[in-house]
Amino acid sequence: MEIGQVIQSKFRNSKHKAVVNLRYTANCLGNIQNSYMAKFDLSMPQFNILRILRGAQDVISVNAVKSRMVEKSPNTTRLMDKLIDKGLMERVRCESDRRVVYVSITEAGLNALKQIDEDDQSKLDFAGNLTETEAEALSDLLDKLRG
Amino acid sequence: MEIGQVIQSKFRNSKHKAVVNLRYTANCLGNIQNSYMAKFDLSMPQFNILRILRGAQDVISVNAVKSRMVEKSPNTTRLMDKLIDKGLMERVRCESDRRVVYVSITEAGLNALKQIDEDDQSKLDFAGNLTETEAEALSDLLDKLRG
DNA sequence: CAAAATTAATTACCGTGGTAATATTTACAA
DNA sequence: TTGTAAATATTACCACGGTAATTAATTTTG
Repeated sequence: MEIGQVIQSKFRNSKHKAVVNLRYTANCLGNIQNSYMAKFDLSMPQFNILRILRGAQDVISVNAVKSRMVEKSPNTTRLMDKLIDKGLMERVRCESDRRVVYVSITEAGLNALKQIDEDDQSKLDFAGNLTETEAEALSDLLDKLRG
Repeated sequence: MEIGQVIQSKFRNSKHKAVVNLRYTANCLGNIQNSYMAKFDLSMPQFNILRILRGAQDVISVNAVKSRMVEKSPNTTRLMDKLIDKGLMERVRCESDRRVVYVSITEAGLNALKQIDEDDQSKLDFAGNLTETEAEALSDLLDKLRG
């Protein structure tokens, strides 16, 4: 459905329309992703953290995880709290620099990821109606928008 | 900055990249908008509700407001609670259908909007680095993405 | 070397958003 | 008509996200 119909409004200009459309579409994607992840008892940001940890191959500082995330807020700590409660990751104090906390994924965490790997993840990067070329064009426009 | 640099990662394909980029960009825009609105002691969704109410010219049901918003959740009620606390809008029970609650903007609400009108709103639909044509193309891609 | 600035992580307090359940009222239908 | 379904708004409970303040440790610098 075209965005103007969705919110039953008109727009001042194409930029205004694009900005509203952007937020609406991001919201839709977020909802699709979260509802998909729900059956694994994970939220999307939690899943992201686990993937980052697996990708790191080794222990990694909280800061390093944060730098790979879309949101750079203290949320990372809180999300990790929940993952640790679930036994999917763990913290280790760094001895050489005692400000730093290292984190790593546990066996249970790897298993959880494996389970998702084996599932159909097409909903996670759902942009199904775009071709690869269009997806590339979209990314370029977004990069340019942010400046 | 290009999205791959922002989150220091590579992507499986262009679709994956576009989806991550989309959420990241929407997030950036939201932050810009909220920080702009902060000086008026309003959040962006609160501001949206006030604009919808002003645009309605008359009392309007909560449902009608909801249908013009990006998020269709019970949040509308909660946002309205806050606006009413601030004296910017009010509720009136509909007498013909007692399930319905009408809402309308107050004088104070109109004044608040007027104050914002007179300010430089360029941050609100910040997509400054896009041309109108590009903004149009972006909207089209987003519409197609959602299907 | 000691005080100040910086860095890493966390916490507190605020905000929004989502699903599900609820109360109330109305419409429908056997 | 009467019981059931549907619609409207709200509430409860959960989640994430942001800014600012805090704690602890390290680095810088005067």
